[in-house]
Amino acid sequence: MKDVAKRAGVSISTVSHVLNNTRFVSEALRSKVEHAIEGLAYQPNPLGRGLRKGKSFTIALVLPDHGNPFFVQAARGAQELVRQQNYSLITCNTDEELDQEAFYISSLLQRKVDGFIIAPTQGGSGNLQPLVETQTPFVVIDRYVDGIPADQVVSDNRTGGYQATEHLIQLGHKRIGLLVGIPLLTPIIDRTEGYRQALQANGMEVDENLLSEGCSQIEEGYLAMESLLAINGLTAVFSTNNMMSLGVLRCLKDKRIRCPEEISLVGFDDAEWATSISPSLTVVAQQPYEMGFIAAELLFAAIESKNDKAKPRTIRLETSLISRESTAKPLNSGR
Amino acid sequence: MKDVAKRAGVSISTVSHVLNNTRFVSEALRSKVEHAIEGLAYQPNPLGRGLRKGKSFTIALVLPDHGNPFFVQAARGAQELVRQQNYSLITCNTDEELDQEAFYISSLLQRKVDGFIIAPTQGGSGNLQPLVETQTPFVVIDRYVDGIPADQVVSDNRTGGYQATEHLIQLGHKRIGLLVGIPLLTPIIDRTEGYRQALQANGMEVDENLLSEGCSQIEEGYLAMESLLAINGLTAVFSTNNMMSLGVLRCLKDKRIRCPEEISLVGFDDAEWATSISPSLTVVAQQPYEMGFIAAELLFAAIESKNDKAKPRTIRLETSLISRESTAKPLNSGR
DNA sequence: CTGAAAGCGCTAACAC
DNA sequence: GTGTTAGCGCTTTCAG
Repeated sequence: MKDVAKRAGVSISTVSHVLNNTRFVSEALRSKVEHAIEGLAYQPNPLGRGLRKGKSFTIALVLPDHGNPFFVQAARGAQELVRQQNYSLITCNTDEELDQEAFYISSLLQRKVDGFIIAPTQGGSGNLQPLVETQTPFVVIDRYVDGIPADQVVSDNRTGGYQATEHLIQLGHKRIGLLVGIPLLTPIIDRTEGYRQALQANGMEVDENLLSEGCSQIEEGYLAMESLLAINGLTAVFSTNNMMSLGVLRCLKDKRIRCPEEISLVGFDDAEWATSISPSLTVVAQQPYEMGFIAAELLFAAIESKNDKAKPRTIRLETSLISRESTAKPLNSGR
Repeated sequence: MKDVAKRAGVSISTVSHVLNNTRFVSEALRSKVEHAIEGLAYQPNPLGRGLRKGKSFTIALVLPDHGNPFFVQAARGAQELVRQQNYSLITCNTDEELDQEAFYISSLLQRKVDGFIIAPTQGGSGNLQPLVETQTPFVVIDRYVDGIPADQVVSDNRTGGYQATEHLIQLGHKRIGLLVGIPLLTPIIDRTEGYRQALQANGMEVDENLLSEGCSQIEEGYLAMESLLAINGLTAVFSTNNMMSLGVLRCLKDKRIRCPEEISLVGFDDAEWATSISPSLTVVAQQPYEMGFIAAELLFAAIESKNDKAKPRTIRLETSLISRESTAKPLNSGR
């Protein structure tokens, strides 16, 4: 920067002001400076700037599983806006573990990250406390947290669960199993709630035996499905999580149970493999890319206006049912 | 830091030396300083440190597709070591586009990132030139680049291709199709080479009609498979890329061609869905986690000893065939 | 064995 | 309109 100033024959502060458009600079000097910058291929050093302004031009994305296609898409959405704003994005993976989450948050806070987008591991919203204490802007995605002073962007999971269940009911299914993913996660809770509401809206009882919990893993889905199969008259299953859907498929395959003839299956979240497998999978799709993008928008808005405590907003994204081959009328009905 | 010094009644430089173990400090002062640090919950500011030392304690991971399970695992491996070293990891997604790659490299360079791990988009190794010019340490993964002064860690793709093909030959297949992914990528080139060698080693001719190119996308795999199906006597296919494998599956499904009875299929890379689908997929597995981890090890080694131009090393990771249900003897043979 | 002080690259009063 | 200058938080000579 000193070199640029020298070469342009101006003061170092003029260079700074040209760079940042932070006060008027006469056309003559401005162009001299710009030439010098060009000539020296000067690039401002973000560390110096960051040190001075107390920020790092970095934002953090804290995810429970960055291998999950859902979060991959969310990351893309966020990345898009972040790079557009000339910030960098640091992505972290908590593996759904509270202490990893705490570790990442504190270490990123120390790094003076300017904001967080976080899909918090549930059961310890205490991890978010340091963020509000240090006044670091953040926005929550995917998992809703009650009473937190931050914007949130989540899917309308209740409706998603409703759509899945209603779809099965319309096809004529009477006994519909529910595979409940990690039961503490608000999306899972809401999808379950949607399931109950759809049944009730159609005048059907909720049989608690038809709910089977697992942990959003393939193996857990397998086991949960296995236990559901013991139940009489089961003709359909709604899996609230796509890893569990894979477990269900594996289970049906092992037991040589045909889908959709014997068991219909609805999954949650679309995935690349969903249309390639046989039968292709009926799912409730979310909008992860939009989720990440909108979260980034809200975050930057919060960063700009750190002062005014606008009431935190919650944005709820629509879900949509995509009907494919894994759902059909039950064998002995509809006739 | 000033506060810590004041509270401990020592100079600011002593605090620094305690923090970094960079010169001897008497037990008495050291403990005073440590108390003060504790009491004030002091955390060193990486920006100040970075500015002074000309580094950022950040390393960059530049990937062509951070949604691909292969790279997700590689990212995990790298992340593991990076956080262990108290560095941060910035992950970028080039979508296999040269100009995005160039953009990320230059913007990360400007940020004074301390090192890169990069799976370069092929066809323009020129993008790596800024790294060697600025003497920024980097290591290449997945895609081998000739004559670059950097460590590289890749899979033994030639052997991988050989294993897949040999497996099919052993089962009795005579006409084995090859789905070639992005043809410029060295892993694809090497897998293809392995395919040729396996055929030749078994005294079989390579029929160029059996090679079908695509672009490592589901749709491309579908189309490539479709064209192969026109060929007489085809009983097996080796897909050099897992996205294309999904395309193959979709194609077989559409045309109601049974796998493995009519067509055997070997994929490349293991994936979560590979064991859940029916038939489960025979694949050649790589070791992506190890790839990321080892790359990080080499990178830190290079960062430590920036001076000595040790001859760059290339590490080749073993592949292994995992035989599942999608491969079997051809219908009219083996009897 | 410890302290004083210069300076990394930049921004923003404060002067003129 | 523009230049001078004091730090941001830290490391590291150089003195003692």
